[in-house]
Amino acid sequence: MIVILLYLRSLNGKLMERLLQSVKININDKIYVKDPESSDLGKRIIEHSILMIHDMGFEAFTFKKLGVQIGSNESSIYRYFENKHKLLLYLASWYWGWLEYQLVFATNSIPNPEDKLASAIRILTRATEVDASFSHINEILLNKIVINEYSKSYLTKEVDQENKEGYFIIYKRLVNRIREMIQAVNSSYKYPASLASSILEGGLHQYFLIDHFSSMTDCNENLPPAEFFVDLVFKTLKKEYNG
Amino acid sequence: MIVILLYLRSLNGKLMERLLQSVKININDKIYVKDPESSDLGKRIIEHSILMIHDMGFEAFTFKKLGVQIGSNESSIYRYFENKHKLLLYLASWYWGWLEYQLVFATNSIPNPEDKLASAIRILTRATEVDASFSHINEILLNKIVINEYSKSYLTKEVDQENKEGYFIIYKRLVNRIREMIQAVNSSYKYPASLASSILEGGLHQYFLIDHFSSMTDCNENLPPAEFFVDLVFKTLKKEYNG
DNA sequence: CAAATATAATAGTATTACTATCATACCTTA
DNA sequence: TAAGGTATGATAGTAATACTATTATATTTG
Repeated sequence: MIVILLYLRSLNGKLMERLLQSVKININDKIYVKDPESSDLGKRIIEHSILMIHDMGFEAFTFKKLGVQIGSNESSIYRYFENKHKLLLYLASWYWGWLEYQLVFATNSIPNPEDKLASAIRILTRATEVDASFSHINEILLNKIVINEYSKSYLTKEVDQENKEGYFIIYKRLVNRIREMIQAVNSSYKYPASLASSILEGGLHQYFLIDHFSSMTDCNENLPPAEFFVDLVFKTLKKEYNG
Repeated sequence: MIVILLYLRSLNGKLMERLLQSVKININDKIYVKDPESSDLGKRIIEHSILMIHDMGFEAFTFKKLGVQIGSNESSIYRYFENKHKLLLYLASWYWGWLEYQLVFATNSIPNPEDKLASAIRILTRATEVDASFSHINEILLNKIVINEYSKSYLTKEVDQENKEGYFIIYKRLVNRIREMIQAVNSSYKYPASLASSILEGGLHQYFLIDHFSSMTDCNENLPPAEFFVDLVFKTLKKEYNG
């Protein structure tokens, strides 16, 4: 493991992509009825649900429409996911798991806590710009789906039950990783968890504002949210950072 | 107007409540078909929709159920609101308008920019704890509805059209007021709008985390989100604040 | 080749989110 | 007080949604 991580230290973009392709993101198996990675139909469900939710939005998306699109049957899709809510939980978990891999790989070998935190913030709040071509998954569109729909996956009456069943575990682990990095930079800071959750959730929100409410943000194509958050975090932790 | 505002400077809680009761919050009349404030049925629709959305969540809430609850007819409710999405927009606008009044009244007469900003942050990120008894509107429950449902009002495919029609104008005005206060404290800060939107949106989110994902926040009953945000903002603006 | 498994086809149900029409009650005002 | 307008209620109906159930047909595997 150590050998691999030392090796990864110098991975460039292309190598990283290939490595990510060979990694299977581990998702709580209570989220699905049958693992969509286990069959061709399952992969087509994932592939086209991403395209369709991005196109028409989560509300208008239905299993019936998805069935028509992939030339399959509504009832067959129900054998993979109980309902579209669970499918959204699956897509979100996949996305956060994918981000987590990038985070761990990119920051694991950085010894300096400030460099590590800055790098983490940039990875977590950057726009997904390359389709790493995880075969059937379009990460660029999935990133946009998470921006527009992720909140709906937890703003429900069932959230406590679903949390207990572990449906949000990857997201929580991600927040915890940032919290630890924040504490490594400033162990006396009082709000490391709140700051960590604000980075992830606020990152999504700033992208939404750029697209729909530009008067409520200073970010744009030339001034990405990542820079706002790096500035915010390091000023808050009272550490100058000129990285 | 100036006389009134000077007078308000020393308003205590009770007086404030009474004053708020006499103010009609101005909501874009495209949001409703018929003004619910204009009739008894309209007020019952608002009153019980707040109770029911709080109880069962926005997804399970329907006009049919509301009709049964208030002893009225589904079709009569449609004469006030096109659909439940518009009703949510109405409730949210009312809430933000109500908060805006509190903000303006409480901060207008504060001359010192730091005091003003700190006071604003506290007002905007505190939990609603007293029911000011705006007759039929329960502000405590409405605050909880906004925490749990507000994002759903703009995370839609219709957001740009609805924004054009002015459905989010009160919220945007609120964010703009904070932005101006931030700039008054530090005119060279690069991200006043992003910081302002983060306070409002992040404030709601931290309350959600307290209730459902306590591991992702440091806030709780003894350490309210307001303190996290005051600390965050003043450190970011590089001004010590000991108020 | 038989058995198990996956998928497809079809049908059916309760609910949702409306729209339309008509009846009735009440309130005003000439 | 009669006539007309407005608000609400009652009823019916529609298309779509979100499923469940059953049976049929492929496909894979042992």
